[in-house]
Amino acid sequence: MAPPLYRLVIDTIVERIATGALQPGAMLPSETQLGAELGVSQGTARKALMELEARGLVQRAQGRGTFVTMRTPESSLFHFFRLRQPDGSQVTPRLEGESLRRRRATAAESRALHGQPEHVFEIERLRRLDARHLVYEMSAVPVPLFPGLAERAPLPNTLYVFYQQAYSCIITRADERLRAIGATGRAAEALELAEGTPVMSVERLAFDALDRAVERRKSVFRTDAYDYFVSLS
Amino acid sequence: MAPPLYRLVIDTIVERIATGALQPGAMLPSETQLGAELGVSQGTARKALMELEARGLVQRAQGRGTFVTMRTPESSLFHFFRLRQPDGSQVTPRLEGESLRRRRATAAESRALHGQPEHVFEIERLRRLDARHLVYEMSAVPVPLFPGLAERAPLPNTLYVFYQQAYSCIITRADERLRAIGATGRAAEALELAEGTPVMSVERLAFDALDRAVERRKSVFRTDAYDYFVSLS
DNA sequence: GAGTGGTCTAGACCACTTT
DNA sequence: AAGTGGTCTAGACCACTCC
Repeated sequence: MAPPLYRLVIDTIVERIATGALQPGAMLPSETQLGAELGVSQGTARKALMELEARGLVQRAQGRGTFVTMRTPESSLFHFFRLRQPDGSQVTPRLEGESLRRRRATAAESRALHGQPEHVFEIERLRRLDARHLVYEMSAVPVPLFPGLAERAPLPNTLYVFYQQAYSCIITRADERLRAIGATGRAAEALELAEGTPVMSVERLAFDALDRAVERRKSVFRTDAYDYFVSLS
Repeated sequence: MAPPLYRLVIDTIVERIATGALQPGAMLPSETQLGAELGVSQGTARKALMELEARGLVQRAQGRGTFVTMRTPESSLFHFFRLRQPDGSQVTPRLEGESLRRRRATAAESRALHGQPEHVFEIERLRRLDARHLVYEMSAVPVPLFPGLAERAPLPNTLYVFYQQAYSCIITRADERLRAIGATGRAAEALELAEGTPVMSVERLAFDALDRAVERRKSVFRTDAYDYFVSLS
């Protein structure tokens, strides 16, 4: 089966974004130009651009044009940091501590991540809001996909903005597994909680524009004052 | 601003589904017929049907036609019961106990639910998998939207299938707030857990095809052997 | 005013399902 | 063979943004 023409258009644009040929914030060709360039009609180019917008890779605005999505700290937090005030309003935690190192991937990490990497960069972080410690996070990313990451410490507050700006790697979606557990060991210590205090354990696998699993993150949240907010559809 | 024509088509179909004029599983008119009936082109009717499919209200299949989504226990569990095996496979719990009564709505329920109802039906349920108690659920639905619900006990295993079949009320999405808490009181007793054992508290607000908040559900999950699985995008 | 995306049309052909 | 949705085109006009 020959793939439909709009698929070819989509793949072309995705590739340009993933290779950095189209930078974050850059304006794409108009529907008409893109169609002419790739030998399809304006309507077909349009269909491809609409699909890319639905995936979150580009943003379109009537009268302005189509632009490669630029993650800002705000949009990144809104999409991927799910803790909310009881009234539903966003919270913006501060970064408190960070440690970064290169190490061998665990078996589970190697299995889950793209390219079955032997080594990962581990980014350990602690975030607080006001006087309270909120989250303990441990992210692992494949060394081959993020060359030289260790030399860039300290990393900015929002990792997904950094991945995009430094590596043209746009996180588009993530799967999460949640559990209620009793705080233990390093997490309990970091969050300054008694062992056994109920906390939310979140195991996240994040995917990029090419649908590759590029980050595995284990977080431990305090949910005594905030809610973990999700939408099902 | 005049609404676009495809919006009128969408609203027409949504209304027919919500009133029961189009029953679950019923076949819709073809793109051409629908366009002729409503005085728009086939392409505009098509756009409306695509949008309705994206919302989950209809399902389309090449060569067969377009059909009103029929919730089955399987599809309902898959979409709205988020507990999964550690390997990601679905679990299908059994209904263990149920109690149903009419009572005054709490202030929070009245505020959250459509029509600010004074009274709700409360459906209390306990589910187990194999030997283990898994979930304690308490659902509240507005009395005005579900007339005569109390006389229909015992209710089937999956409430959302029942809402659709008995009341033409299709749940299309839900917002959830999650917390890790220590099990207390009735929930601890029902789940046969010691007080303080970490469990997942889930507060859900479910919306129908008209985007009305029609159910408020508080659940308590054991997550010692299973994961609560969510997707972010 | 020029350029962009948003809506809408009319028509064509293809791929698939059903009878 | 008939009927359905899926793809694709060419063209039109509108609404909006920016210069």
